[in-house]
Amino acid sequence: MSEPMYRDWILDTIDSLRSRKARPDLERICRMVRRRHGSAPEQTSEELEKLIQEQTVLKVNYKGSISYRNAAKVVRRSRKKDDHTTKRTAVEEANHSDLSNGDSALGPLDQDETEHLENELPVSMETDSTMEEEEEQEGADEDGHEGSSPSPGGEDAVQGGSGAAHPYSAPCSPSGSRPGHSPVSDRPSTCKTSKRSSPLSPSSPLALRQNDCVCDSAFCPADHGPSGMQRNNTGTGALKTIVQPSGTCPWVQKSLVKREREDGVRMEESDLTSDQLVPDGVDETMKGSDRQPKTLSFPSDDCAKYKKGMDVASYVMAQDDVKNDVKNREISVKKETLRQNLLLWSVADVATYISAAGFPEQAVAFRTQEIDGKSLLLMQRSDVLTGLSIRLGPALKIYERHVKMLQRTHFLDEEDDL
DNA sequence: TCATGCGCACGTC
DNA sequence: GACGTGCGCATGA
Repeated sequence: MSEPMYRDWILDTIDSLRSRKARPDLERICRMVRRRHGSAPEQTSEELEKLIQEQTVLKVNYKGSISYRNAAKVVRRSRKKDDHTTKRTAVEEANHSDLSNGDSALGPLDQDETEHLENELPVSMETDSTMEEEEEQEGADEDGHEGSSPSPGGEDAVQGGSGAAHPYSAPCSPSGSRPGHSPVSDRPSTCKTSKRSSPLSPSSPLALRQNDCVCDSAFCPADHGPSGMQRNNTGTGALKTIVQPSGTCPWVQKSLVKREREDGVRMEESDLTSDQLVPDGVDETMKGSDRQPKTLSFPSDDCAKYKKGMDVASYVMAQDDVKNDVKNREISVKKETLRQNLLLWSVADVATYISAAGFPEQAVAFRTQEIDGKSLLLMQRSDVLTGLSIRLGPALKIYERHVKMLQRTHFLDEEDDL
């Protein structure tokens, strides 16, 4: 995750450059950020890469040169076509502002978005010679970044070895090509092939997401950029996504899937009990941490169902849980002693619990919002994710791993008592 | 020298 | 025709 500060700086810079009709390219962005904020170009470049991976910024090839786009604005433009999209724009803008903590780019790029863009923009990454040269130069940076750079590396680690291990990565790089590494002439066909290679129906939201992922720029940057804009061009106003942000971050992809599921497939959540929706990745580790059996015993069918759609939260948590195993153990003991009195938990108790769970920073938010045991029981996912003004990552973990678990445990206990 | 503003051309829808 | 984009030039600090 890039620094929010840098995100603002860079987005402001891009907007500023655009407003004065200057191409928002790396050089200008770095220069302006340095001038305005004194940030080193290298740092700016690095942060920019992160933003690209977060989909907050889109890197595109426009008229033969690299440009950077404010993803949110790109989205809005592409939505102006009909009433349906217009109506959604407001929501997206709201989402965007709500998610201005760095996940902003994810909001706008929902399924419709992706679908639209994907339809509109060839999933290719062909470049002209100009771009190729630029890519060659930036390539070192990007290659390092997307492949083994330490910067997104932290996230990569969370991504579970992202590249190689990612299920979608395989079809992603049939040629293992990268811009500048393969003949330009190869790209169109390669990309088309890649796009078609999706096992899912093109109309399937998941297919779209997976396509994004399949062409994960981290593994196959040349293969597409659904969320970004690409216009198959040969340097005449065509727009091509150079780095597919969504793709560079598998977990972002998962996040997108999650969002989309929340929007369109939310019924799953309503159809299933909260138990059934507990991320198996979490519970898998919970098993090893003295979790109460009842909190783990949900229908295997649903468990399997959930596994298929394992979202970013569970994915991340699965990674983190290994580290937090010991911590979870301690927490579970505390839970055991306190859960019966959950309704009696004070604000301080809740804050202490959250803090002990490894989220001291977020515990403050719980305290600030005066979340006591009763409130905790009433909290919904959105409350945790957005109502506390805490970062999405911790929020997801807190909700999936703790809030939901506590609620489930509490209500199951109540059922038992009946 | 550098940042900024903007006319204009081009491409897309 | 509206809109997005950015080149190229003029202007000001």
